Amino acid sequence: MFKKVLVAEDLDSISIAVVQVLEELKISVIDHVKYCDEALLKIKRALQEGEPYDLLISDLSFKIDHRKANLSSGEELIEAANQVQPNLKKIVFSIEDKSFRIKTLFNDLGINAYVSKGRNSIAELKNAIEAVYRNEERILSSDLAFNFNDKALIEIESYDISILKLLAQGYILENISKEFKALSIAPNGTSSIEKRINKLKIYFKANNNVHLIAIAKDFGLV
Amino acid sequence: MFKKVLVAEDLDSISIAVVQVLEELKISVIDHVKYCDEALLKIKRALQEGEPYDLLISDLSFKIDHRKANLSSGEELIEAANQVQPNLKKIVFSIEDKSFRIKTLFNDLGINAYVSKGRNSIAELKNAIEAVYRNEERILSSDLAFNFNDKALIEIESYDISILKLLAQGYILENISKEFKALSIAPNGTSSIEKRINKLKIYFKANNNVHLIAIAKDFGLV
DNA sequence: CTTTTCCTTACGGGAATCCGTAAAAGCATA
DNA sequence: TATGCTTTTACGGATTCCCGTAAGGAAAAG
Repeated sequence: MFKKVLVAEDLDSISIAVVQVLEELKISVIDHVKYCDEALLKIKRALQEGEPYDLLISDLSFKIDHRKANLSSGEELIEAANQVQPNLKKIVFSIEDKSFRIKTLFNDLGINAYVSKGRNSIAELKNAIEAVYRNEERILSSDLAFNFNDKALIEIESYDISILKLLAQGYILENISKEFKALSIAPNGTSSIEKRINKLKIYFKANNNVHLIAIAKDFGLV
Repeated sequence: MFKKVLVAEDLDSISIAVVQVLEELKISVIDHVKYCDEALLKIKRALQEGEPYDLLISDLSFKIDHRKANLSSGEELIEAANQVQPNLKKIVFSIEDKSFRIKTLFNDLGINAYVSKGRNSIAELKNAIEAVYRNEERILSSDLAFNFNDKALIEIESYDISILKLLAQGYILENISKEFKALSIAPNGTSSIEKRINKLKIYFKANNNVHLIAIAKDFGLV
């Protein structure tokens, strides 16, 4: 079994249970941090000292408080961790259950398992840890189990997200066009952007832009 | 100290820690349920048997799964509990930190304490339980501590929420007007609704309806 | 070098919004 | 009943969205 594991989780009420699981698995070194920055620091230090972590278990969202933070989300933490220690195994343990967001965790950030916090998640987490240790890939807790090849959600790419983000900030079409030109994002004609928004509306069955943004917010796309 | 406490919390990773706190406080009967309906059932049964609960500790949001649920949120559970056992003490333990929503919990649902899940929430929860036992009122975990008399958010009332909800569902002004007439919510002229939306836009500094809904979503108003 | 195809952009008409003004209705006071 | 105040509703013009059609341009195929 893994020897050295790092847990990044801000809610104390949850981390207690996670640490318990790790203890049950007889893991000798269990470290726990409540901030992403702290996590990265520990990973770096362990690496320097020649005793790197075998596994990182991280949440996605961290509460903001008085401390200023460089890394403010699990995604950012994992991205940074990949830079310094590419071979680190990574399990994400979060409440998020939107397939779009979870897919990008596997595809872009190369996580090994995703466990969604739920009514039976402690057992799921335990299974996931053991499966990752056996070098299984793309482990998903059973309450999710969506199809990775479902291309419907993959097609929503960063370009669409950019549009949705600007819409959500109150930009009108013309200003989105200007902004895209300034950032040299193409296509950037008002008409093209309009068409893309239209596709999103069809895809999400939205009546209008207001409805679309409401749905996008629900899906956690923005 | 309390003798009989009911915990309504769906996430197993959290309920473990909550139950631990209760054990530390030497509470003799600790019951834990993962569904709101189950909670109400237990409250009713305990009442019938002449051994009612002293305290309910409940989350606000519960995950939806295969089981069909009558009560789907902590708010609904508390409202129902108030019907059958008005003297029950109530502590809400949730991640929610928007003052608007928390205020209504105290004002409309008469909860005794609100503890926000955070980096030090287990200690806060313990304090809150003890304070409620000492009959203190309106207990708020220290990381919140906003002003109850701040009237800014109080002014956003259910009428505004209704408008925002319908907007978020893609309704156009005319249809909101019709819907309000059908539900006999007044005022219901398109013009009045328009004006109210305008006030909301000014208040939230939103450029347009799309922006407004994005902000409303962020604030958890819809 | 053409043809085809796909992508981007332009244009236009109708619908919904945005925003100011004004009329109508409700309500209290005198 | 008359008067003033507030709230609600109505109206109109400007802007923006919505949606279909079509022109322009680049890349791929023949």
